[in-house]
Parts: sequence; structure tokens; C-alpha cells
Amino acid sequence: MVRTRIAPSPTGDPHVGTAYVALFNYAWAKKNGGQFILRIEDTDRERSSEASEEMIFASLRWLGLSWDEGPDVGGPHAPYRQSQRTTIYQQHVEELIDRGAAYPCFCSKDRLDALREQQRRAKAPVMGYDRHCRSIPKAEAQARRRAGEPHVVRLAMPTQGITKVRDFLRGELEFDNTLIDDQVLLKSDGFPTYHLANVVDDHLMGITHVIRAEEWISSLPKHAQLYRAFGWEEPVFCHLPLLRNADRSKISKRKNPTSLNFYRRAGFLPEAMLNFLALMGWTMPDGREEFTLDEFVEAFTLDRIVLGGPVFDLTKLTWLNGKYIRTLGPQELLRRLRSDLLSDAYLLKILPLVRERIDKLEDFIAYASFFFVGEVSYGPDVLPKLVMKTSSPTEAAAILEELLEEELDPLLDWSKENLEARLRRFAEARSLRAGDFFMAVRVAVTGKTATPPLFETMEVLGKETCRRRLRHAVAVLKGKA
RNA sequence: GGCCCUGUCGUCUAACGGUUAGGACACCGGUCUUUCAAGCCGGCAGCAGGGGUUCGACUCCCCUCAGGGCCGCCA
Repeated sequence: MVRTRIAPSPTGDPHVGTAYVALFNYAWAKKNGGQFILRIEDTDRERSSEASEEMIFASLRWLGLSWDEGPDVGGPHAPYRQSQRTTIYQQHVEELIDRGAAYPCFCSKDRLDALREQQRRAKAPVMGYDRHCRSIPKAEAQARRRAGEPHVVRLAMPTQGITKVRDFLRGELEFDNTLIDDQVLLKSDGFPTYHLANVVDDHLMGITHVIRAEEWISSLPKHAQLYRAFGWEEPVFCHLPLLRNADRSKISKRKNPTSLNFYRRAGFLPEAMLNFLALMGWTMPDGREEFTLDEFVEAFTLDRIVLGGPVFDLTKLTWLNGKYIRTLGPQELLRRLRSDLLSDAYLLKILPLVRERIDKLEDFIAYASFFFVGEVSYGPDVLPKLVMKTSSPTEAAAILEELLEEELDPLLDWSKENLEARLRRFAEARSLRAGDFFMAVRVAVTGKTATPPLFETMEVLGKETCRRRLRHAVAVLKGKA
């Protein structure tokens, strides 16, 4: 029985990379008549949020990648949310300690920071924990734990030899054990790190194929050692290439739209999105480039995955999406438009803001057009407002860019209250004239100087549209668009 | 810096030792058309470099180079 999983961390907007990995996992499970599981890896208490988790569910559902077991649908291995499984991890950690495969570490954050800094300055070839606490006698260590001394638990890596692990696509990989440090398994807050939780859950949930992104290869030996320490059979590991920006770095939101919400709002069809993602590092045996999810599943094999990191090319996605749109009849197209961009829910949010400002129904289209288009243009009449009185175009660009990255990108609850609080905080911190600054944001986000109230407008436009237009405004100000 | 992964047109890729190195996007031309698209036809463009192995290398091996990832009590 084949069982695969997607294990996203709910720490931000739903990521296109998650959809990519989910697609391949889904396909492999379905191809083999197995199960595809959704597990939420919310062990980072600082960054995880319910809002993010909900967006992940919504995005995967939008794409049509349905899961057989998960936090919302349950299953035989519930719970599927790691924050609800802490006692399981703690028990397993005790087992490792008993076996001598893990040990408590009492080193402070300060000590570790200093150590890292020292290694960095000395350009030490081997970075990482110096195993300071590994030599503490077990009895003493346990006594200190019982006394309540803050600590983490680390994996006791073999101090010599090599770890061999097989990657389905790359063959046998070898890692020098002396170069791998003792990974933290259990944090001082009692939560597991990814490494522990991932291995324990994959085993307990009967995952047969771990299909994940290439960025995990470097921690593969740690995972392999964990399986071996527990005496568990290892799953098949298959590392997918990383999606790339045009400059070939790992795909990032500074250089690409990475939020699935962006694609949905922009009107990319889920089937086109999946089709395109399937083309990233995989091809049909017969060379066909246009195919449905079911056809993909039917033809899918892991061995046709290509290892070079594919550049995520919005142009080709757009072309494919156009092909899909052209296959839809007017009725179906209408249904698609009505489901998001022209939904009653969306229109109902816009109308209260626009009602006071129009006198004839036909005025609606002209007045409210910026609620429906993608990017907006900045004519000579509004451009000075975008620049702001006190700054140069370059400075204005920098300000908007900082606003985006510091205040807006991290904001998941896109409400007018939060927006107002963030924008005001930002303006004050930088001593920007409120009127001037808010007008610049207004223009950036709507292309107009006269609009409904800014925060309400931004709330209705939504994060993706605001983000996208702010980005565009920055590019315009920099003379790059 | 160390370790690891990767390397065919600008981009996505086919090729499983023997091909004029094929297709798709983009771009350029043409065609259709009242316009713009779409469609159709055509064109441009690539095996990172150097050594081997072999009768024969894009394909196998080695070195170099280049790109990427990781080096967190983040995943």
C-alpha cells in the first residue's frame, strides 16, 4: 500500500511550492491506489497560525488535490496536527534517551549564539553544535532535568563513519558523520523540531514514500539516523527539484508571486495551474503538454522526474491558462467568473463603498474598475502623488517596498483595523506625513487619487491585489516598468 | 568557508551509445481577418569546458567550471 503526504507548515500565505510537492505526492498515491495524507506541521509556536492553516486547506481544495486523511477529515492516525501530538514525540524522545541515541542539552541560547559567531569568524569548516553536553553523565543529566533545568534534547549522531541513504532519483547518497552536528529534536518548550516530528509521524502514519523538496537533502542523514535509532524501516525518499526564480535562486516572494491566493485571484484556473506544475520537472512519455489531473495520475511515474531546478515561468503558465480558458464554454466561463472575481460576495463588499459615490448604475463600472483589473497604471496626473512631496521616486520606491516587506507581507488577517494600525505604525516610525503617505499608498493600490476610504478599500481589494500593485508601483518608481 | 545536489536552445523539456539533437513557451516573419486576439504555417536558438572508455558519445567515468540548497530551540 502506497501512502504519501504533504506536510506544510502554516506560517504564511499558501505557497506554490506546497502545491507543487502536494501534486506529486497526490499523483503517486493515486496512481498506486494508495492514500494521500495532509499533515499540518505547526510545531513552530511563534509563526504558526490558524489563518494560515485555513488558507492551506482552501488552496489545496481549490486545486482539487483532495486528501484521504487530515486534520479536518480525520483518519486512523489522528490527530494530524503536530501541535496536538506533543506527548507522542516526548515519549519517543525518552525512548531515544534510554537507548543512548539522544541526550539532554542545557546550553543557553547565548552560548550557542556565541559559538556560532566564533565559528563564523574563525571560518571553521565544520559549523554546528560542539557537543558540549553530550559528555554529561546520564544520571547527572536526568537529575538536572528532573530539577526543572531548561534544556533541549539532541540527537547523538555517530561521531565517525558515513551515513548512506538512498534517494529514489539520485541513488545512494553518502554523508560524512563527523560533519553533521547533533540536531535538536525537542525544543525547550517541549515541542519537537521538524526532524523529530517528521520522522515519528511518517513512521506512525505508515508513510511509504517521502516525496519532498530538495532542500531537505542536507538533513537526510539525520533523518536516516533517527529511523535507525528507533529501529524503524525507512520509507522511500524522493527529493523533488526546487522551483526557481528567473535568476535560478529558490523561488521567493520578492521575485515571484508565490502565494496560491495570487493565482486564484488573478484568474488562473486550478486545472491550468496543476498542468503547469506537472510540467515542472516532469513530462508525459508521449510528450503531451496539455493534460488533466486524472491523465497525469494515470501516466505518472517517479522516474520521469527531471532533476534540474525548473524556473517558474509565469509567461508559459499564462499561455497554458489561456488555452484552458478557450476550451470553456460561455456558461462555464461565467461560472468561473462568478465563483471569485464577480461573485456576489465580492460585489457585496464593493457596493457599500461605491454607493455614495455614483449617481447612475452605469457609473459603477468606471468608478469601481480598479476593484476588478489586475495591475493599475499610473498616469501623469497621479504619478506625483505616488512619489510624495518629500521624497524622490527612488526614496518613494524604497518606502513602499519596506512597507510591503515589514508590515504587509507578514499580515495574514487582512482587516481594515489591522491595515490601519500597520500603516500608521509604519508612518510614525518613519516620521512620514500621514496625508502624503496614505495618498501614495492609495494611488499605488488603486491608480486613482479619489477612492473610497483607504483601509476599507484595501481590505476589499485583498492582500494579493494590494501586494501586486504595490510591487508594480515600486517597479514603476524605479523606472523598471 | 564546509558538505551535498544539479548542468541540452533565453525558459520548460525529449533523447534510455549510432538522430540533420525533437517538441513547447517567448521572440521574429507569414497567413486568415473590418480591428485585436485566437488559429494555422515558417524562422531564430542548445548538448558548460577538458580529458578518458568505446568502432561510435548529449548519453558511461574522471577533472574543471558554473548554478543551486543546507549549515537555527524555522520548516
